[in-house]
Amino acid sequence: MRIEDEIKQVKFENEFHKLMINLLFSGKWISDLINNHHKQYGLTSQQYNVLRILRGQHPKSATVNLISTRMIDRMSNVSRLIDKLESKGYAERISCKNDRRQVDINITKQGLDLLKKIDGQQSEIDQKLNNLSEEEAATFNKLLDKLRG
Amino acid sequence: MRIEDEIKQVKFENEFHKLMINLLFSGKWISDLINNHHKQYGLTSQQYNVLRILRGQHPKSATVNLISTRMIDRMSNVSRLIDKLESKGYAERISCKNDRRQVDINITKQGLDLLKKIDGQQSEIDQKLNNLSEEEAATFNKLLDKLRG
DNA sequence: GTACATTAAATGTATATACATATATTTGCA
DNA sequence: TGCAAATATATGTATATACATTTAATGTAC
Repeated sequence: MRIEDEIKQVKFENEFHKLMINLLFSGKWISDLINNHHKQYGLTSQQYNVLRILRGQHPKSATVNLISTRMIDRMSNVSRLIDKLESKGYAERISCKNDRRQVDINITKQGLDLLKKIDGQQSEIDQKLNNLSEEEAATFNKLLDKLRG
Repeated sequence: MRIEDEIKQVKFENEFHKLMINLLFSGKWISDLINNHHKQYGLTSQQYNVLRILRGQHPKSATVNLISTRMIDRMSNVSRLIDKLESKGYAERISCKNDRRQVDINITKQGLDLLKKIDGQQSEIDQKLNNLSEEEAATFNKLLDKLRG
């Protein structure tokens, strides 16, 4: 669906301005999509993202710092995000011996199990992206990277 | 900069998965860009977006409903967004005679002046999009529209 | 005309987020 | 050694947002 129709705007100044709006809109579109998908598991997409990062490190542990450099949607409150994951039993903190400022964060068995369950049903979202060919997706990725400079 | 480097992820399952992440990341990137730009005027990008919609209607008035169908980042709290704009003197509410459930919302002179001032300095953001040619931007727009189906 | 569904907007409440600041620890250097 | 700067994480606070609910007005079927 054309962005013009999505937000009922007849025309844009130029392709660049349209791109700005279109990207904002589409970013929200995909973020809502993912959020709604993860909601059934009681996770926000931020929490899901951090769990994925933790699994990526597993069995090594991660620090708050490492997590924030790898988050898709970087934010200031990684501490409180970990609080949430910890209280749900998906992650645990162990204070680091080498550097007592740091905190080592690990994904738990429960966290790994949850991710495995979610992975199995990812197809719902993948299906939404099926409007594009693999080649188009590749072009798309190149344009996104180029845009950000 | 490649998305792989932005979030320090070595590889992705496929171009589609990479696209999902890349779009999320780039959506946040542009939204932060715009938010930071508008912050100097004391506006959030939501508030700016609504002001633009109001100006688009001017001198006719808009309703809460019309505004929400046109917002880039649709949200549930348009009422409270209008509260903000009203308290800053950029918009005003007049209860509608024909249908007393509705509220007619207008941009004020002050609101128009602010937008004019902001328009004059938009170039900062436009410059950020200069990495692409007009043709690439057009392709980009087509891909975004096609993606959402 | 009355009763019930629908629509438009506003509000209560819980949670999320941004931003500044605080606390604790380590590093580097006079 | 001792002390300021730098680093890692956590927290206080104001604001933003999502979601459910409320209030008020209108439309519709009987």
